[in-house]
Amino acid sequence: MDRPAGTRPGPRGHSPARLRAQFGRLLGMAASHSSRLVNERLGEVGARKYHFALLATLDEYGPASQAELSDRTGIYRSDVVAAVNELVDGGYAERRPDPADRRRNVITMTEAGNEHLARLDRILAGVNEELLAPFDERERAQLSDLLGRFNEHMGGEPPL
Amino acid sequence: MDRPAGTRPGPRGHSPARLRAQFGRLLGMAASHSSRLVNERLGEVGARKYHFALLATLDEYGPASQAELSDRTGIYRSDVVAAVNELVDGGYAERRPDPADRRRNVITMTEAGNEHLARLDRILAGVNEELLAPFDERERAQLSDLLGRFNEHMGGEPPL
DNA sequence: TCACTAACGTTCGTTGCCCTAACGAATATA
DNA sequence: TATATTCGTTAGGGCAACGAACGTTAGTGA
Repeated sequence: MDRPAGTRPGPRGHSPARLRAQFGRLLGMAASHSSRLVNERLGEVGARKYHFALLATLDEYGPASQAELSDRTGIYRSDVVAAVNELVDGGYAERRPDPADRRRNVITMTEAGNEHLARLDRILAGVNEELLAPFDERERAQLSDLLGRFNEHMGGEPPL
Repeated sequence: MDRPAGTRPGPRGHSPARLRAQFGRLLGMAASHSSRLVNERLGEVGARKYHFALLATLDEYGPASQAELSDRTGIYRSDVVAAVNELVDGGYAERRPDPADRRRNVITMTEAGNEHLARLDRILAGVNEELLAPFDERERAQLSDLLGRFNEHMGGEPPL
């Protein structure tokens, strides 16, 4: 039986112990699962991670230049361009030249953007629940603590 | 100061709380750090994750067809083609038609492949140590347990 | 005032990983 | 024998992460 179209692969039997053992792989697997789910859910409303990151940043800090958005989200400036384009195309944000510094654009969230962000927030909260379903409160706290410390150890927050 | 070429971005200040809070993001960040390190280190010897996965599988199960490799590693068959090409080009594996079933190729690890695998093993062990540096034994066990259960909950092992 | 430097937005391109579709050749099954 | 399935392969799309280069604008120091 060939793999039916649309079916993910993944070890049928058991994968080599050497693969299983690597911590990096454990992390990679978890992240793979997680981001698959996130992308699926966000994709259903035509969004992706970058959109959420940018909108959440705009919501929290107010209008900002693209460089500021890049610094705050960790998204590369070149990628901010594209993502902002998409937000603008969707009517979720506006891009205007900064009169005070004509090198810059000022990105502002629109009302539709606000609603969109709320929607994405709900979606991600659901995903979060789904991801953490098997864990009780104590374990969730443990996991957050460990991952938080891990990230700190690895030199702060990475891109996106 | 523009970002010097070659410098990663990443929030200079603090990123929005909303971003920090998402478990998915926590995971994503961790995985991002981890895979960056893995890729860097493997890249130094011209390797990548797929190479290790395939070689480790060949080592553990012996010669196999590409379909078997795909099943065991979770790498898509189309990607197995490319990765095996690279291993063959590097002299780490051989691809021969299977006389018993002429649809198949038999992939065999060479002696150089064995040495290469040992090298990758060492590299990844080092990376593992580096990643887990901030944690004591108890915490490492916790993390492995939690991530393991997480992955199980998410439906077994994902594609590599 | 005139360089020079730095920041900003943008375009273009690359790589890795994930994933799908389709095809010819070979084999298995009905 | 007719049909279905498997295998390797090619081609391609999508997203995230990343770098190089460029024109434009602003600040800084001589």
